[in-house]
Amino acid sequence: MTVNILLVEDEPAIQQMVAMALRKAGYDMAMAGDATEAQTQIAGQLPDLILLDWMLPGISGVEYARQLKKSDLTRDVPIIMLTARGEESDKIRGFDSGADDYVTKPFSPRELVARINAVLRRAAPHVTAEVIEVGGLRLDAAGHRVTAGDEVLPMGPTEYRLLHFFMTHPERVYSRGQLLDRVWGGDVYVEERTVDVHILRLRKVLAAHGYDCLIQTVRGAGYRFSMQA
Amino acid sequence: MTVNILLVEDEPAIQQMVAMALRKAGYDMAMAGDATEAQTQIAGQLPDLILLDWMLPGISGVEYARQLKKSDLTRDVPIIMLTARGEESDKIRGFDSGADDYVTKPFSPRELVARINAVLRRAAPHVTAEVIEVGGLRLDAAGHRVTAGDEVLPMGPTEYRLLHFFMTHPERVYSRGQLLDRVWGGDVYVEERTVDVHILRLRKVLAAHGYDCLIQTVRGAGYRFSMQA
DNA sequence: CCGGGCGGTCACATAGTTGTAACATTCTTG
DNA sequence: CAAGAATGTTACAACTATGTGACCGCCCGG
Repeated sequence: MTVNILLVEDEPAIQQMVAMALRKAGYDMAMAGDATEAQTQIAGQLPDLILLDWMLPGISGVEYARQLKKSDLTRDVPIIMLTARGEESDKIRGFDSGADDYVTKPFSPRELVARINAVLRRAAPHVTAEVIEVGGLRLDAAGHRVTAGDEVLPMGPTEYRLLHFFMTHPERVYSRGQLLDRVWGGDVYVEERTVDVHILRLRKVLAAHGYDCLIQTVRGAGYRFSMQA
Repeated sequence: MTVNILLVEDEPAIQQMVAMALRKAGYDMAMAGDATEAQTQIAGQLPDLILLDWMLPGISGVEYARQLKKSDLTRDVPIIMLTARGEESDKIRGFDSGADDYVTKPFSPRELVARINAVLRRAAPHVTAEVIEVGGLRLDAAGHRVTAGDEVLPMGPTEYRLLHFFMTHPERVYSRGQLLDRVWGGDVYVEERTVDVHILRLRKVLAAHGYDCLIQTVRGAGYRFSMQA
């Protein structure tokens, strides 16, 4: 699924607990202890969703959420605020900051996962969608299968993950390094040129069914999935 | 991104430390030890942001910030003041020097980077924006692509970087040397006339899509990106 | 144990890009 | 107007990034 969540939380105990729960739920987790660290993380990789503690050292969570919603880069990333048990005013201000939902501590992992999925479905449907379709090309996440019309496009697991990532992140250039991080996983070491080969294999499959220009080379930068020629 | 930062700081140790940290973060750094040197630097190249020490020999940082905000040339350049611990930020804000943000020493490089990015997004959005549009000409930084209407303007990496720089720094003349510094990078040696060739190539692409006069020659000075014919 | 699919790497082919020099043109200045 | 300087334009050869086919080792089911 490759959903990438950035958790911004200063208390290590909570950070660990939440991270573990969400990793178990199948999310990729990145961590930050304050807004500054969060910015560094975001610079490295744009998350699909941000969990933001209400109270943070330095810039407060609310303040930071507002900043995030102002920036072009992060405007569309859904934010869930983690608030301490308490006042309506907190909640209201949380929404005012542009957060998409709030979860009150203490919360159960299950509740959090449910909220995350709900927000993702609502605010970033393409990331969690069961089937993604682009110009007649259908990727069925549940069935782990790609079809065009009624024909099945045969491809290996890696090509499938690559295509899935591209279809959930279109119109954007990714370097070989970024693709390795997000499709292969951040902890493996493989040659960057390996990406080329899998791009080639994926292109061959797509081209065999009439999809020629979906995966575009951006010389000196990386690759891009785009519907516009 | 080619963000250019001018650091005005009289203490060499701090100057070096900050410069190194910010260079590593990908910024182009220029240095000055006092307001006079800063003016010389600015005359040579207008920075995208100024880091200004609160205490400076000669004209104080606050005083200098006020001057900068009065001048037409530098009015729009965001300023971050570097203040020592103990100087209450409220006090400094009371001086109303026109600074866009304040960072208290000692600060971590990461914090500084985060503040810089925040200020740039807020005060100079065009420099960090994901998409920049000028009269129907769109440059999509995330997609690494330039379009006019629904047509894609094909260009090489260097032309793309050149155009990106121009679109983020319009209405201002840059000499060939400055363009080499900021688009090619300060550490390469290439003939200044090479700039001409890339300007030509970029002009050809733009002209093919109806954008004739965007890049203007300023004889004896350099080139300028401008929407006004 | 064997065979086939899969994934990673390498080596070579190819296409796109880049800097430079040489020549052409335009502008400025006396 | 003529000379010199600045800029526009073209062509090209080196270089770099990418495309592509082949190979090899691994894992897994038969």
